[in-house]
Amino acid sequence: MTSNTRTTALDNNGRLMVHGAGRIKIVDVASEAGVSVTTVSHVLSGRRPVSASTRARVEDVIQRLGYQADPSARGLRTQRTRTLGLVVPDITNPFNTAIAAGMQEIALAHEYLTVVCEAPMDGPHLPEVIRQLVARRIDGIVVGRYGATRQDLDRITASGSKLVRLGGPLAPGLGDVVRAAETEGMYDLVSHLVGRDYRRIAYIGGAPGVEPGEERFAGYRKALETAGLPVHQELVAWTSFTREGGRAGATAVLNATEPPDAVVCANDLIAIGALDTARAAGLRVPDRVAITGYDDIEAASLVSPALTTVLNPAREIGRSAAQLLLDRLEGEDSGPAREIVLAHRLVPRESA
Amino acid sequence: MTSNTRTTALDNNGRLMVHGAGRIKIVDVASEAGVSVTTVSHVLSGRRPVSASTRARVEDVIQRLGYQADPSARGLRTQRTRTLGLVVPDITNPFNTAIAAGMQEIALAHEYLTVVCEAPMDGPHLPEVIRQLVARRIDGIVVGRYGATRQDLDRITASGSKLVRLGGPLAPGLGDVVRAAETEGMYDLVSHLVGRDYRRIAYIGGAPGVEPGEERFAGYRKALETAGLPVHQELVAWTSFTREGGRAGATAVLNATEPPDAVVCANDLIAIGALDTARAAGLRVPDRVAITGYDDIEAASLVSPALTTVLNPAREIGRSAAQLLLDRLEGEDSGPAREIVLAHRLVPRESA
DNA sequence: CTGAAAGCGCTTACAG
DNA sequence: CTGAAAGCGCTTACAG
Repeated sequence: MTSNTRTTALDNNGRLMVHGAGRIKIVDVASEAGVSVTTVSHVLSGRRPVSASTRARVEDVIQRLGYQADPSARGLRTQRTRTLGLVVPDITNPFNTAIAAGMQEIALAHEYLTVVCEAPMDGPHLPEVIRQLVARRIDGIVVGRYGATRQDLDRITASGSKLVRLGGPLAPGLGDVVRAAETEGMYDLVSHLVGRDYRRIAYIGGAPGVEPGEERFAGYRKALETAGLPVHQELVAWTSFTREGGRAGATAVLNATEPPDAVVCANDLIAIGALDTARAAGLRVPDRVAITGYDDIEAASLVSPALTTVLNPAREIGRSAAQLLLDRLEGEDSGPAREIVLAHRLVPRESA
Repeated sequence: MTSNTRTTALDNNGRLMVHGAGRIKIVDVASEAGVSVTTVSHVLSGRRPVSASTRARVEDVIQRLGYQADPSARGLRTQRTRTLGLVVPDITNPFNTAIAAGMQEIALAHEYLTVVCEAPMDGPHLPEVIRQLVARRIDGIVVGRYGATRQDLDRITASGSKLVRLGGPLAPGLGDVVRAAETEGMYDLVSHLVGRDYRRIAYIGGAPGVEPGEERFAGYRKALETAGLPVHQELVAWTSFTREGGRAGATAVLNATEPPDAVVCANDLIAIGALDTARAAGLRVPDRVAITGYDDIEAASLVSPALTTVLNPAREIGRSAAQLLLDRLEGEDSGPAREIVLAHRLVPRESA
């Protein structure tokens, strides 16, 4: 006790913790406050009543000594790391970082850390990254929109980690789902065009059948249908989610027998490519032809004319995913799988 | 021993680890291989010679059971978390994510995790984030370009964590430094303009005196000096690092008594704003006036005309920072503070 | 070349 | 309302 007190006084004295050697431990707090480590622990966790006066004294000492529980020691005991993981195909993609930012916002408030891992689409990166996260005992994992196999996902849930997927079907044993209302977003965008008297509305998609593209196309069809407008086969082009794809797709639809007065693109990059084609053909946008994007990447507002597009609520997706994970982790784990669908928001600019 | 073997067999059998309960531990490996946990540990770490046959047997069992050491247990013992941290003002900024990607690339290869934390410039976020990372016992921390105070940095080194700063002076006790050759990059860019016979070269800076801006301006001056060209006061405008700033700055310099034939901008956003102004004034770029950016953000290649700019080697910065940290962590810690300077790369496009 | 055992810093039954 | 002690899963002196 005496020796302990002296040590503590020394730490407290000497500008706190030199070289990690004098790091304050729970036992230092306990002896300084004249209680057991059990009590200090319970003051920290609130899992057992502690008399007001004892609590106050302990909290004061914690403050004064700047005590912070060692996460490794705590983790070893609790089998929890207080860490959330996000796996995405491309860590530099702004959507993905916005998702990460949203997760972090929620996680940090609960004293959880967030790690974001990149697992490129090509090659077998995903299983390896998942293996690493599981080995690290990450408490909850968010898996981005992917070709994640059933096996990959099972690996996560089998390890005891909680799982949230960003898209895909809701199914038991596959964790919770958070996704954006893609179909509705595109429906709103096309309806916006219809409301502005555009009638021959073309569509340039990315690869057909791929998840976000498929849903966006459905929104396009539904909006035309609602407006009593036909889907002209020659006004629909399938290409890739790139600027190059947009150029090619726009060339195709703009050369239709009866050209369109608007071109709806499956994402902003395609729309920027379509803008190139329109400019090269001397077609003024939006006077001669309207062009719209989707996602609202930074460049959408920087090109000229600025793109009318739909905002992808990425940050909100991240927030929701983290909250779902924390609910399973902190609250009761039970309850059926849940799905959260987030609304998109139309961003009208100059191009349509 | 018998009971242990049975347990192991069960785990091995039952589709490995159900609910984290049957997680394989070092003792399972040891009993299955018929050696002590000491030996398994040494096979893992390589810190003690193990006979070839024993090693082979143990490695086989590790493989077969899919053993992964528990990071909390290991961390508690070694006082290391095998985690690197990156602190940046804005987690959605592509530079910062590129830095994170570079760090992760190196870190993952050494079985380190990387966490990136956002601490906005405004308000007292930085001390709080640093506190969290230190409390988490993060082994090495990279602090982005900031108004980090001496006290903030001391807090990191005092805790025993290794520190790398991205910019700022090299000084003992402040960790290692990684930075890009900003001055040289701008020098090359302006020399490129001189080589293309531009002679009245204007400069639009962000806030004067701020770190990256200051160095870029120095490169501009040096290049003009080398070419025997004067720095015209009326051709230099100070504004903010935004598109709006670029518009205002361009309006100022383009309305000079004797207008410039080229406008060098301190970053890409400013250049995109300058492009707006030139377009509005009916000035063709680059025929009537050349415009250049700096950083090579995604939008730089998406605007029209595409921006001539300088690539910021962000990913490489991340790699170097992680390597520096790992050197201190894995090798000997000693040695004086080091600085790594990374070359920029000129990216000629249409605008100059 | 190998093993038995201490101990890292916590949390949590168990006991009062 | 509080405390003594076991134990989480590793690594590493110490010993042979």
